[in-house]
Amino acid sequence: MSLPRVAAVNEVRDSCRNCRLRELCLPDSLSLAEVSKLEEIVQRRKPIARGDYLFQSGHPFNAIYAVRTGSIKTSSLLANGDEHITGFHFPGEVIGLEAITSDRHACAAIAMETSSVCEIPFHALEVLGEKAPKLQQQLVRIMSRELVTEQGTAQLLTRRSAEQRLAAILLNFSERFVRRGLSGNRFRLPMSRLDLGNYLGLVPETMSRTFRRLEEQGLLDIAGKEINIADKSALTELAYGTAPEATPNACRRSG
Amino acid sequence: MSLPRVAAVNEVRDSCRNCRLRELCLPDSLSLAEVSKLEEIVQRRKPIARGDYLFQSGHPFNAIYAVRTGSIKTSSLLANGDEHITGFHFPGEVIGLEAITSDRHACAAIAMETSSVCEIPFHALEVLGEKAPKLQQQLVRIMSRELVTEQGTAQLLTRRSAEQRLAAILLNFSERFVRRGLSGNRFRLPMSRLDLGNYLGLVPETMSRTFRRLEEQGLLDIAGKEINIADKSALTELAYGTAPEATPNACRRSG
DNA sequence: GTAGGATGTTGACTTAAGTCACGTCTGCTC
DNA sequence: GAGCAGACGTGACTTAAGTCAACATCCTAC
Repeated sequence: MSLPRVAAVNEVRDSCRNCRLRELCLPDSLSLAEVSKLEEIVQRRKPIARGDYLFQSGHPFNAIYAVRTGSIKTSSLLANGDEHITGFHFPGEVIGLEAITSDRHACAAIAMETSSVCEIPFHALEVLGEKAPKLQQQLVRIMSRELVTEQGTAQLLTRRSAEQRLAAILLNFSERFVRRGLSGNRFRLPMSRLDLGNYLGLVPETMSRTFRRLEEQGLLDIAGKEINIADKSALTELAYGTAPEATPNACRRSG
Repeated sequence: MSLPRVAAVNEVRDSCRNCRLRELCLPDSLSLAEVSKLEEIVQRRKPIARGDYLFQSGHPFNAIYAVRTGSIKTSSLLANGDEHITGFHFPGEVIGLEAITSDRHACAAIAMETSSVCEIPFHALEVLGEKAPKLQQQLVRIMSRELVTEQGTAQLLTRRSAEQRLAAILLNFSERFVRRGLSGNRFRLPMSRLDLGNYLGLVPETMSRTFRRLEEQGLLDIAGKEINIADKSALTELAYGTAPEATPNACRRSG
């Protein structure tokens, strides 16, 4: 099933210090010394093929992961057997933090395309944190950011129409692509409509119709998974009500 | 507007060391020395009257809070002017963590009844954490727990009927009351139906009808805000599908 | 103890999204 | 490059929850 490709040599050699994603997963400036201590424990794993698990729900928790390339979805199994996708994760984002509290992964992480990650063994990180408190503090900040993201997700799902949910998630992806220096207007969705619908609480038929309606309104151009945001301010207006340039996510920035 | 009552003397004298809630906000066993260091920075605030703000959205972030008595709701203002309630918080639970990342509160915290909190100045906590890494590690664990809770909330709101949402939140409250040593079957909801509906993404009319339907089905007895869970296993079955004693929240415990 | 607002309830009607059924497209595998 | 499975799209119909409007009840302040 898995057919890991060989990573480009320079990709493997990349260190945290000169990682292009550094400002995403380590936004505050740690000292060089602190970053290189972190580097010593970080492991670069072989790329994961599309559909493969990075970890599974219920498995023991050993490490957190920073996405380097590709994209990862996390999903959890509901008691009735349904799967629920809890998030999509792009380069520079950290996954596995929800497992710290119980020592077991609460969700499964699955690659949506060939992806690579940095593995950060958690025990080693804690030991390191005892000597380098800034590192531990940085972890707390990253977790706080995740908390804000999750609250944003909950809001996305509360009393919003299908059009609003889709508009909001596309703008959210757009923002995250911009943060990585990519185009915020033209991008490729790495997930199926089924997965996106699952995340948004919408059935695939509704997803299809909603995409079409947004296209008919001239807000998007759609060609399969390629999305072009044709009218960003109208899309924002649709997603968040009355305030086009107000906070894209009421809980995401407020100051 | 606010009319703070004088706290009972022994309530004020309570320290973290012998706090009845200790195992809730500090579940791992820190050493006595560590707990007493924490005690030195914790401040006990005057009780907050019903409807008063503990902090407001957009205000500078200075401290996190542990609820001691009463109950607190957190809410954020959406761009379109609507208010969205992001959570309900009971004694032993910690609030304000989402503000660490941005140095501003992303939500407002409002007392639902006369409540008291421990205020933990965050800067002092970080400084202390540099000397007592266990404390910092405990904070990370608490935040991880919050992350799991938030993911549970998102699941609650995704593709579940009004009956399932209400059943699930009542069971969730029940669990949290049990953790505090209270009855899990008979309790008083501190929030209005309007607030509960806001949190669940349901309109007050639907809340009212849904409560009635659950009562008609013999799952609950309702007298205003007093709730009696009459048939817990049927309620669980309703909330989570097929598995009465399986995981009450797919993402909350999985091992 | 009463007035008045907030909170909660009920019924009739509307509507957005789900369901079912079917057809088409796309991208793998052999 | 044929064949197949999964993903995607469309239409007809159903239904759960929202909306609107009216009324009841509970608090709180005076």
